[in-house]
Amino acid sequence: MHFSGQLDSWYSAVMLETPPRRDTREKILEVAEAAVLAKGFAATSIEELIAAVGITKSGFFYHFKDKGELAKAMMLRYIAHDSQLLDDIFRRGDELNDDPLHGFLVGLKLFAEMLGNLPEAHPGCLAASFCYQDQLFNKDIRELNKSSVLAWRKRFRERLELIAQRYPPRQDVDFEALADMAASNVEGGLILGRLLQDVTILPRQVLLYRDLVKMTFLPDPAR
Amino acid sequence: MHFSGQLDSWYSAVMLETPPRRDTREKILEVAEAAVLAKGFAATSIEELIAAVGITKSGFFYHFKDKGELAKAMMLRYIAHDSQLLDDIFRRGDELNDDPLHGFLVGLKLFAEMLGNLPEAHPGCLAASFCYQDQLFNKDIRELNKSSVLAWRKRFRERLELIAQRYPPRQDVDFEALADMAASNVEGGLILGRLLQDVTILPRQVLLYRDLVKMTFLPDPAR
DNA sequence: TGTACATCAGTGAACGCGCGTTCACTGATGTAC
DNA sequence: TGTACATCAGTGAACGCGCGTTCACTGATGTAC
Repeated sequence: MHFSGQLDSWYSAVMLETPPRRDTREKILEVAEAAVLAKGFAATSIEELIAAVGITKSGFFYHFKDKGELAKAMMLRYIAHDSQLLDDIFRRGDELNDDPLHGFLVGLKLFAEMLGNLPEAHPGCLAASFCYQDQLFNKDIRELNKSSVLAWRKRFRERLELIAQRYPPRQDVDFEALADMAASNVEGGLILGRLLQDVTILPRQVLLYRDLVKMTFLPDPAR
Repeated sequence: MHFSGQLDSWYSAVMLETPPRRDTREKILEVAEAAVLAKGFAATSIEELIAAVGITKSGFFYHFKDKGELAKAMMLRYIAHDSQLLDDIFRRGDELNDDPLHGFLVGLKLFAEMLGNLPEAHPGCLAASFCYQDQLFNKDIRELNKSSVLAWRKRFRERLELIAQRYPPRQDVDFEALADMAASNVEGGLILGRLLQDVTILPRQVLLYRDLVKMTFLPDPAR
């Protein structure tokens, strides 16, 4: 998951070697993401986007041949930002600690911290938004969205298996489910955080997930 | 969370002492829920609802003064079904076991089982759907939605505190977060299940949550 | 028991507005020779 | 160095369709006396 707005200038410097003339397109995508997370895709009109960006409707259609192509571009952008963000956070976790378990636990702590300091009032996940409107989109976009979840699964599953080599866990751990819970937990935390308008919920959920991972691989010292 | 379609005849017998002439209204709400979970509220047209139910547009406006009132009625219906479902499941868990922890664990197992046997291909949660479109709704509806999450929090928090009296947990457990995780975990599991089109994801997430609760209160016998 | 009236659960036709999309056009910048 | 042409990044006006909403009306059932 990436969280709109946050670190965007950093991203555009690192990820996109964007020729300056694509600024408008990027701006459309940025505004569109915020609008879609607030009202959904169908209720987000091209009219409001161009008003916010300051171009005409025809200008919009120069960049996207139709509204569906906007959706696809939004998803692609979101996925790229998302994976970049996770790479970055967990790389830093590993830099601080070269044991796979403890590096992961540090990464999760950094992750929780970052989620607690998001500048937006109500962060959200575009994948979740799209999944509750998926009849609006073509197979292309649905596949993209699916792949974004599978990327999370792969990322966390590989890490968990690496950890399991050094810390043989209790019997019968469902690694796939535990890997999926990383994404699931963030999705759920975002929803609760939005509904209750409480930004502390999401980071605390991530820390609970961290506890679960810890308890799964480490004997509890308190017992 | 309630899951549209499932057990509906049972519900309408138990919960609603519905005079038969309100059948049409109920049918509209039922059809609307499925449509909204598939495409979102804005993209769900009154036209398609009346086509599915078999009335005219004016018939619709006899039951709901405008589209916003439909949304509110959907939310109310959803919340009622939802709490009824949870009451039922966890009451049965406690009937099978009068220890608060083990009754809860049985309830969670029953819950996971039920979620694995839902008749729908892609179950979803109306609260989650609405929260990603909340700019469409008035404060009334947003408050309703908020209250539905608070009901989950209260329900699970009370249970966890009851358990803690008999099973003093490790230090520093965030009970509120652990209570919220019940809802969060279901929300996340629903999203992943939808995105990957895999109905096993949700029940497995619930069982992982069950593991977390168990490990929090019970010393691990394997260690 | 019959009649008058009220309510319930709708029908049918019309409305205006906003939306996504199209099309012919344009002025500034880049490239070939 | 100048000229011809191509591409980029848009503009402006018009379109038709579908949507939510309104309004006057109706036939069947329920209730009062």
